[in-house]
Amino acid sequence: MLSQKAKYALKAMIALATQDDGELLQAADIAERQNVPRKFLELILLELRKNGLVRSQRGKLGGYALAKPADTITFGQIIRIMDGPLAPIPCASLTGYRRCADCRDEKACAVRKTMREVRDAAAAILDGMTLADATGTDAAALKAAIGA
Amino acid sequence: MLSQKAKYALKAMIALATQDDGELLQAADIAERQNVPRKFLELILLELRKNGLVRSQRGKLGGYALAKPADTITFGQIIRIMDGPLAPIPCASLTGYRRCADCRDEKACAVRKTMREVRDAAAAILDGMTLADATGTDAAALKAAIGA
DNA sequence: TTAAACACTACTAATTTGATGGACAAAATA
DNA sequence: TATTTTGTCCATCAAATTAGTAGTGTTTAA
Repeated sequence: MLSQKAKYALKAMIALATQDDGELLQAADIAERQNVPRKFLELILLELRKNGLVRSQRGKLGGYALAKPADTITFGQIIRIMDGPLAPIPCASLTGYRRCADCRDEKACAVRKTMREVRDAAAAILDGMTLADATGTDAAALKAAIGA
Repeated sequence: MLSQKAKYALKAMIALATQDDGELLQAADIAERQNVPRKFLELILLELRKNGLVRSQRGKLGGYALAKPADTITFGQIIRIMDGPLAPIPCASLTGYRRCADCRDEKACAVRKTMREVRDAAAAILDGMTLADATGTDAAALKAAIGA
């Protein structure tokens, strides 16, 4: 299950991705637009900033913006920061592998094999989905819209 | 994340699937073989029985067996019983749909769309994976082994 | 100097998870 | 029939996680 936190993070990042290039968006604005508790959202944005996906400016007229182009930030990155590995079970994870305490023969474990398949399928979708895809404002779409 | 409970359930069902046709397997045996807490396992088997995947016999020489052929029981069925819907988020679930309280426009929600894709991919794998597949003892494999 | 914004720490209530323990009921067998 | 062995069911529980809230501090623009 995706946590509320990760869901809010995705929504916030999508909101930031709709902004013009360097434009800041304030936590309160995002909170209102996306219907998310403001203080909780601040915690989330802080964590995203510490992980290099968002930049912030303090003080009056401060706010948040994406730290990188929208087409270089994926749902997978955001979810891993908020919720940890995508795999349904640690022994099937690439980014957060951990052996099952109760496992007798990992090589032969059908549960692990299947969960690895699930992880791979989820990763393919989530690591392939960028904020630009989500907002429909990536370079290709823009070009097409302009007619170039 | 798959809960311990669901993982134990899958392991127990795989153990039952390796038994000859109507042969019973006792909770204590499964617990030892699969390295699972016995009392916890009993709770799990009870729930699987109530959901029609397992049958049980009480008293001396009692035990558990699959209630249906191994090639008609899937990982998806087992996981849904133990952990609920496969979708990462309720608004993307087929079997347990629930609207997000904070959602303004569900039709346009990129998070929901993507999570639906993830759900579909996971469901395709898990609903396609039977206990027979997991043990390699389905009819086709048996036939091939015999040379028929 | 003040108001408005992010930064950071601490706390908490509710829920879920992963069990454990014990009384009870059924079935086989001596 | 008495005993033993097994599943059934109910109650309880500790630890972890989730989803926040509150409040103080720090920075910046006006």
